[in-house]
Amino acid sequence: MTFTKRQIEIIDASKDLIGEKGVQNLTIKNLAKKMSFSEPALYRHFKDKTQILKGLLLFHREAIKNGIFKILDSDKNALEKIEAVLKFKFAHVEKNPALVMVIFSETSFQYCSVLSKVVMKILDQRKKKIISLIESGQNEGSIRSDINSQQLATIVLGGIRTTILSWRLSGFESDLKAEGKKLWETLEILFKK
Amino acid sequence: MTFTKRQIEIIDASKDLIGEKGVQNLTIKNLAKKMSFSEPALYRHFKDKTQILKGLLLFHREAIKNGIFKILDSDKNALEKIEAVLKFKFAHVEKNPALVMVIFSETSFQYCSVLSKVVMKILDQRKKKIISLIESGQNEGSIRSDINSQQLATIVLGGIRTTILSWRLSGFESDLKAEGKKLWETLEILFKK
DNA sequence: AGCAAGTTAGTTAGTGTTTACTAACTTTTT
DNA sequence: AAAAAGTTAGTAAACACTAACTAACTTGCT
Repeated sequence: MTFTKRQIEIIDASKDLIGEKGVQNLTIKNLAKKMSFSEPALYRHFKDKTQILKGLLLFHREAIKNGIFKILDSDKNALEKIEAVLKFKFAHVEKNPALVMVIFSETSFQYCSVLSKVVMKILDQRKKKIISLIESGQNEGSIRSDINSQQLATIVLGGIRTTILSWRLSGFESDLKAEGKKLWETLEILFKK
Repeated sequence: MTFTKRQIEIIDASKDLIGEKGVQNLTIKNLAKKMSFSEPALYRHFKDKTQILKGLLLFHREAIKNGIFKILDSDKNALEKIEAVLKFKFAHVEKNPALVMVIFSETSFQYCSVLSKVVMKILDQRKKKIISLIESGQNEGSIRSDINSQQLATIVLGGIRTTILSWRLSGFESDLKAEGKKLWETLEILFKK
């Protein structure tokens, strides 16, 4: 999926709107106002509102994918890679609070099949990546093998999710990176052989 | 806060509606239809829609509180108590899928100050309870003390959340209790001295 | 080069639906 | 008789989206 310049502008504006007041703040009216043109003009660039949200999700998945790819491709060991992934993730989220709101909205999307499929795919891919990372760590001996990779992945993902949620509920005012670092230190102790 | 019979009926109907198709399925119209009376009749029992949702949250918090209280008051050790809490939690959630949807909707509620306050309070109390449980476990020596209680609580809550989320995204078809048990086995190994 | 035709990206004005909620009245219960 | 709990009929606002039109480019032909 590729986007035109205008589409990216619209995706950006959507991100801002969601960041300001949540997903329900993303209305065609507000979006048109933010873009300073009329509502119907939006429909020249996206078929409907759902496609805009889908665009937002896919566009940022690309960005995250690229960041993670570099880390996975480096010559660190598995534990170091997990650390780097966590760091990257928290930094990205801190820069794009709106994304959290969208991803955290699985609930709201569940009955919009287009969006729920996209969100599910994103979450699923993320989980698979973490699992394979942990497995290679277990193979190279840096991560304990008495607990299976799936379970350890649940712990990692849960830690990330809860940390981000706390940050959100604090009104984005707690220090996410610091909390992320603490989380990593904990995981490191728990995971090492 | 106490509720009349009718109010509890309305709260129950709301729970069902949310369980069927998510929070956005809870409209005054649908609620009236489910109660088989007219829309304005609802306003004889609740000031507005927000109060209905607030009622739903508070009513079930009571139920959960009572369940957890019994566990905390028993003569088990801390690790066993955590296990019991997890078991109770997953069983309760399995019986009341709608509750998950509501609690998972922090995002949607964040800009409705009444509801976001209620949700935040619930989440906060839950965290505090887990922290104090872990601390007593550390004191009695059943839980490792090289990681602080706050961090361990993040791991527990994250594990719960991720497990429930997977269940939700599977369309409530995976075996939540079994997944909950696996989670507990993992936590037990990780937390023991 | 010049011009007709088509495309792109915007406009104004408006539609139909859904939303939460209300006024005014009636029935039922106590 | 009075209060509680229901009714019908309706409102105003918000919502996503559409029809019909237009200004400004781009393209292809002579």
